[in-house]
Amino acid sequence: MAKTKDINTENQILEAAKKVFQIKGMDGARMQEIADKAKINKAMLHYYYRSKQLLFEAVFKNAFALLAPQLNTILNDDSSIEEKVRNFTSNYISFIIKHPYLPSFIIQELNRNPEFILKLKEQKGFPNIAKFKKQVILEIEKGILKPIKGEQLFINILSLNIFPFVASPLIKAFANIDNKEFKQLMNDRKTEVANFIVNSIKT
Amino acid sequence: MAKTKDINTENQILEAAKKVFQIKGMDGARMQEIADKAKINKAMLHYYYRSKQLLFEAVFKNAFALLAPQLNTILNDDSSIEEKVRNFTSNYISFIIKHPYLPSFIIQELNRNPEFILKLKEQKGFPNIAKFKKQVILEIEKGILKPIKGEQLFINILSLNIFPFVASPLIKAFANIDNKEFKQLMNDRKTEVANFIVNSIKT
DNA sequence: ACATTTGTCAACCATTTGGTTAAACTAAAT
DNA sequence: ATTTAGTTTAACCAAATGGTTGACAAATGT
Repeated sequence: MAKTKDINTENQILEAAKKVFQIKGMDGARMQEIADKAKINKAMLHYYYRSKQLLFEAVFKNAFALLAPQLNTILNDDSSIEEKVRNFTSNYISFIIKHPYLPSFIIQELNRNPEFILKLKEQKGFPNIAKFKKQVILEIEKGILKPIKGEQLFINILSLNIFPFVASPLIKAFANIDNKEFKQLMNDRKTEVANFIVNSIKT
Repeated sequence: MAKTKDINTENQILEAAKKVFQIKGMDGARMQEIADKAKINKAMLHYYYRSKQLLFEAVFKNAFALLAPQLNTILNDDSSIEEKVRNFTSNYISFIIKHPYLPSFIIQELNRNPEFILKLKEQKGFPNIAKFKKQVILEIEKGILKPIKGEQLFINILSLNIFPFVASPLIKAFANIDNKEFKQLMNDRKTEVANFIVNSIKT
């Protein structure tokens, strides 16, 4: 048997599945399309992943595993809130420009099947807001920040960073801009968003 | 025939279709489920709307028509930017609490089929940012606002208001809160978000 | 009263879809 | 050379799906 070959095939499948699932979602994706894109027979999909559902879950977990560490930097590292905001905003927008379908994919599929997040929550490394909340309280006490609930600040940071990518067709239409101008706007946001946030919360 | 009855049926169908499409999306929705929910035969769906695609478009345009006027208030009315932000934030969040599936539905389907927005753009009443941009420039010149591009401010306003609802499963998981606490957070945001924005842009 | 149009339904149809099977192929181990 | 175990394929299948048909009922116009 060919140990080298099967790993290769398995990966081809996963790559193809990623592309198809992330663009079309679970419901819109077709096993045949994934097979074609991976240049293999449809039966191979089932040989390696047993069912559409399991293949999908492999893709989804993979995608989430890419996203989670990004969030954990802002939640768990030791720099000040302001530094975190500046770092996160810059890094995250660069990250998303490289993986444009990721956030809408994850959000869409979690809306379709909200219970699925329970499975993810069990895994270690799942982002948790607790430490961040404490830090916000501390910095408010120190007089560095204006009063704000940690949850609200965190929601604001996520919203400002992620939403424009999730809603890009809408934003392009409202602002009457093409892809190039949109990309420019998003690049500007690497510093723009951080300033916007810091402006609002710093004393 | 029953003129009263057919209008009734047509509406029953649209209401049922709304529910199913908004939760399951175009790909996940089933004509049979819509028929069942409307308590009619599946053939009736085609009698009134010819195809799944056309029924979907009816639902989508309907949904968008609900959303657009909300945006136009902030884009086109004559109050100051600060007043607009405060008004919009409060009204919009109330609105979304009443129609929780609307924003994710529209965003999801536009991502699936971005060309669709061209059809919407032609219709009058489609939100346009031009007037808002001019107003931002004017208030900056007057010294009321700190310098910011109108596009960025508008994106920020939308992000802060809409994203939490689109990504609610994620946010509930990260913040470790249940539906009740989430609703409370969103209610707080009616003023919280406006303050956050005004804090950041006012001189 | 009667023909015509409109509305409703059960049964049906063609196609697509996820999934299965059984046989063929490959390459390493004995 | 033969066995063994993993890999790949073409053909197939049952269920689901969007859509159609033809019969029939209810309302309308004349």
